[in-house]
Amino acid sequence: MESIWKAVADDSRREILMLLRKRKMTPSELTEHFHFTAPALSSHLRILKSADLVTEEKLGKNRYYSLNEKKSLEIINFFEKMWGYNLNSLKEYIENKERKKRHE
Amino acid sequence: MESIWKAVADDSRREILMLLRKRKMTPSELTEHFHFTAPALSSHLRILKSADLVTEEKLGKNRYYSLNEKKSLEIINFFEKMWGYNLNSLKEYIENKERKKRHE
DNA sequence: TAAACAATTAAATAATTGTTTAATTATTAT
DNA sequence: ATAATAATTAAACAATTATTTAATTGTTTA
Repeated sequence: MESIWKAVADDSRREILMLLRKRKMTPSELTEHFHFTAPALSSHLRILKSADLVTEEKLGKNRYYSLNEKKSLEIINFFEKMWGYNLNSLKEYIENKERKKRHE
Repeated sequence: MESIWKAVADDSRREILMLLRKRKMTPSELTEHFHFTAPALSSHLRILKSADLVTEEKLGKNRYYSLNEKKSLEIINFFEKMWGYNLNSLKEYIENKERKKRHE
């Protein structure tokens, strides 16, 4: 089990997560967005999978990778612990974002 | 300017942040909590400082390090973007924490 | 001014990480 | 069966990172 922190430390891996945000994708599709080779991508996916940030689905000769959304809380939880007394301002921040969204 | 992601990827550095949560501390004080040497700690502090996660204050021959709280939002912001549609459940989660705190 | 203290920087090294090319496994289509 | 496709694993390598010991800088105290 790889550390979630090491997993999100890499720029490419965070980009992968952002790409998977919209829909599940195969390694071939993902590779098109990057400048490195398929094995490099495969290695990144293995790390994300091992950190439980993505899940893998086999369908014929393809594999589909998708986000495991629950995992975000582990990181947020760290910051919550660290700045625990600051929950109100985080809530405020989130509510501001929501208000903005509603008005656009 | 070091990446905040690389900065928090290291276990020791996250521990340092947790220690600084209660009060500002000098490198000497911090060193007692770890099994590595002063130069190693100094190097971690340099990385945290460069990622703008801690600030440094010189007082005589001591230096005091303290948390820069604002920076948490940058990481939370990533997760907010990634799981943007999930804001309500995050808000709910935070509110639950607060309710629990109030009742203990 | 010299000795002691707090902390950093420098140089060296071991371990880890991201990447490549080549080889391998598994599945589908002809 | 054979060829083609999707993806992985293996082996090798370059770059980065965490750490150590030794040397250095700056500040206080005797």
